[in-house]
Amino acid sequence: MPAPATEERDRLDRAALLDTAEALFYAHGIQAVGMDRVREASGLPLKRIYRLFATKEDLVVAVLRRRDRRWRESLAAHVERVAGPRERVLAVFDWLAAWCAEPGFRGCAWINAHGELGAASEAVLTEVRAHKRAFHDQLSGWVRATGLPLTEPVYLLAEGAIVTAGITGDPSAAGHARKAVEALLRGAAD
Amino acid sequence: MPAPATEERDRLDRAALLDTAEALFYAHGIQAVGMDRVREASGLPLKRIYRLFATKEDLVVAVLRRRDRRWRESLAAHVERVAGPRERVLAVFDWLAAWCAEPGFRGCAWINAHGELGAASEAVLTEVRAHKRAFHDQLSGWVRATGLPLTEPVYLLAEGAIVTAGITGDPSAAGHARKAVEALLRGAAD
DNA sequence: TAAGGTAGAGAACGACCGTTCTCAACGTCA
DNA sequence: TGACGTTGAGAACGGTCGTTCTCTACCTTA
Repeated sequence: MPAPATEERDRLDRAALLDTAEALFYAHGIQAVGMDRVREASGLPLKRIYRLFATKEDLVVAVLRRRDRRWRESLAAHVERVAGPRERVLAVFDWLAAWCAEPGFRGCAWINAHGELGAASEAVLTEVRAHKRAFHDQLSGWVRATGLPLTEPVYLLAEGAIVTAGITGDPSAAGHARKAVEALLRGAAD
Repeated sequence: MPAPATEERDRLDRAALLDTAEALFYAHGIQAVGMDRVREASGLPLKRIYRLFATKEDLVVAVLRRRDRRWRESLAAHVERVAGPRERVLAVFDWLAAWCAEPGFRGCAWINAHGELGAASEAVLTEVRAHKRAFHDQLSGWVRATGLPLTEPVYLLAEGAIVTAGITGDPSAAGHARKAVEALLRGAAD
């Protein structure tokens, strides 16, 4: 049965390609990484790459989409391991702090992609907005569980921490955001 | 006296060039705008452009630096027209809301530049960090005048509002941030 | 008026981009 | 075994980039 074997190989190669491309795009920027560099790093022939993704833009979108799924799943897994609505909201910022402190952290991949291609690529812009909306809605669920109308402030503090950590390289922004959220939870609770 | 006349013309051309380049870079992205497009839009010969700025990177840095000065001067002029420390902090967010609602608004020029060139250009990265630090310090002055230790939360809310408005295109983020700052001012005041 | 330095207009250059094409090697089925 | 469809390796293509060079025209100064 050659057809299933081919499909399986496609699936594996696609995953390996996404791994390679994601690492390169995140570390150096999307426009700075040519398809030849992706080919070299992945070990896949250019022809095969273009059979798996018709254009570079398609590859970029696929990278962002898979990263979105993984990123939010990882966040949710961390948060939902915690008991108590307020503790969960605070756990978001613990997870963000750990993420920002990872070696090789270079800011939010979607904010960076927006800066690079938001004006040039409709597909990338759509993907970035979809990620931000999904993160907003995810966060909104946890905040609403506290019974306090704090979705927007908490979301803006998270975004501020992410962008600030990305630019300054200092991961303490997430800690500051966490303290601010504590204050808001306290202040709105009276 | 031909020397002074030349210097004056250089000064004027430099200013016109910065105007043109800033508008193009902001609207379309830096990498998407070639030097030939800058030449065409400015009406200046390529030779003259390269005599005023040795490289494109120099031009980009000069654009960011002048924009930083203007941006923060405009903000300060608005804020310091207001009386009362807390009102001043809130006025920051009124100014941000107006800025985000301007036609052609496409997010924070420095965040965008960081996404495009932060990994590739040390000079651009330095300029972006300098702007963010300067804005942070400016804000810090106004917040400290309230006597409340709220610099970091207020700064993170501002950054979150700017980046969110830039990505979603919805300027209401600044209004949400303003409400959050009001709550923090109230909560920390007891 | 004659000579010389400077500036403008745009062609040219080398590098690199995303993408496609060539061509030889190979595995597969009649 | 022999023909064929598919693949891999990488050369090639058209385009664009940042930057430099050419060459003509002019303006200045003696």
